[in-house]
Amino acid sequence: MARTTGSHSDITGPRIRDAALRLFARQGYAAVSMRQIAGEVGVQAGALYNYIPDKQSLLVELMRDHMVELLAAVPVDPSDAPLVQLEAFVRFHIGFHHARPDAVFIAYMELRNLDPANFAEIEDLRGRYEAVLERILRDGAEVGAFDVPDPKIATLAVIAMLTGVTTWFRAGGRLSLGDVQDQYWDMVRKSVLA
Amino acid sequence: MARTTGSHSDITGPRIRDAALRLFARQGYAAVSMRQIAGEVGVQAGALYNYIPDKQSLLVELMRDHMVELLAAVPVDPSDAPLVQLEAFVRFHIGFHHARPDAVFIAYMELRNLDPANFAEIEDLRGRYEAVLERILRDGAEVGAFDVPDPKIATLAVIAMLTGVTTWFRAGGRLSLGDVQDQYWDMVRKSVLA
DNA sequence: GTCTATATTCTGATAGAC
DNA sequence: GTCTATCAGAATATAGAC
Repeated sequence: MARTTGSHSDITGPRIRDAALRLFARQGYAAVSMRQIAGEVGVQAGALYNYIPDKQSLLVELMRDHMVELLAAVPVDPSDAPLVQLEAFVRFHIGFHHARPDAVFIAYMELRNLDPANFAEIEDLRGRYEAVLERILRDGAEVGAFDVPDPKIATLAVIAMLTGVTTWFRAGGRLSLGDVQDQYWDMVRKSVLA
Repeated sequence: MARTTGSHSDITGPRIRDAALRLFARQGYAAVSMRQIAGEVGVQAGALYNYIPDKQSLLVELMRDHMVELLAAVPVDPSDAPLVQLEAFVRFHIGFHHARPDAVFIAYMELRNLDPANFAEIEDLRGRYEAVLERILRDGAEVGAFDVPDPKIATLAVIAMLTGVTTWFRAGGRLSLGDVQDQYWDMVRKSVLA
C-alpha cells in the first residue's frame, strides 16, 4: 500500500506518548511545552495534533493507561489466605511500580493538572486499586489473621509506604529489587499481624 | 515616621509568600503565574519584585523555611529510650505535617523545579531530617529493641508512610488527628519491634 | 503526515511616573 | 511601594501548502 511521503503514523503516535511520559515525569506537565515533546520525537509542534486533540488529553491518556494496566496486573487470588494475598500484593506493587517510574510519578504528581472530569476518572481507577488491598486487610482482620483496627487507614498507610520505594530505589545500587521487596514485606507483615 | 503613600512593606511581603504557598500547592509552581500571585495579594505583578528577585527565589524560600522549621521542631530527646524517641517522632511528624499541608505538598512535589544549587540545599535539609529517624532506628537495633536489618530503608519506609497522611487526612472527618496518630504509631511500632 | 507560518494569549521581568 | 505600560520571548493551537 502506497504511503504519503513522510508518513509514520504507526510509530509517531507511540513515540509522542513515550516522549511525553518521560518529559512530564522529569519536569512536570505544566513545565513541558508541546515544542519540547515534538523536538524529542523529531517532528514539528503542529504535527502532534494529528495524534492528540490537545495537551490535556495526552496527560490523561498516560495516566489512564497506567492505572488500567496496574489494575489488570494485580496478581491477587481471592482463594488464597489473606497473608498470602498480602504478600503477593506487596511484592507486586513494588515490582510493578519499579518497572514504570515515570508513569508512577505522573500518576501521583499530576492529578492537580487534570480537568475535573478527567480527575474523577483517574481517581475512580485509583480507588479500585486501593480497594483490592483494603479487601485483603478486611478479610484478614475478620478471620483474625490480622490486627487491623481500621482497614481503610491501613490500606493508605501500606500503599504510601510501598510507593515511596520509587522515589529512591534504583537497580544496581547496594540492594537488589528482591532485597527491597523482602524488607518491605517484612515490615508490612509485622505491622498488620495479630 | 512618615510613610510613602501606599506603602505596606511590612505586610505585603508575608502576604506574597502566603499566596504563593497556597497557589503553588494547589496548581504547581510551573502552572502559577506571577500575575496570579499578585492578584491574590491585591497588587500588580510588577510590585512583587520589590520583595523577591524572581519566581525561583520565591519557591526556594518557601521550601527552605518549611524544612528549617521542621528541623527545629523535632522533639526527639536522645536520652530517651529508642522506643520513646520513635513514638515522639511518629506523632510529631504526623502532627507537624498535618498543620502545614501546603508547605508539605510543595516540599515534596516541587523539587524538580529547583535550580541545581537550590535543589542541593533543600536535599541537604531533608537528609538531616531523615538522619534523625535513622539514628533512632539504628540505636534501637543496636541495643536489640528493634528488629531493623537496614535502618536506611526502614527510615524511608516509615517517612513515606507517615507523610502519606497529608494526602487524605482532613480534620472533622471520621477520625481525629489523635486517632490517626495512634493507629500509625501502632503500625510503625509493630513493624520495627524485635 | 509533516511542514512552515502564524494567530492569539500569556509569560517573567523591567522602566519610569507618582 | 505601587502603579501603568511595555519588552522580549514562549505558550497552545490552527491554517494551508506540499
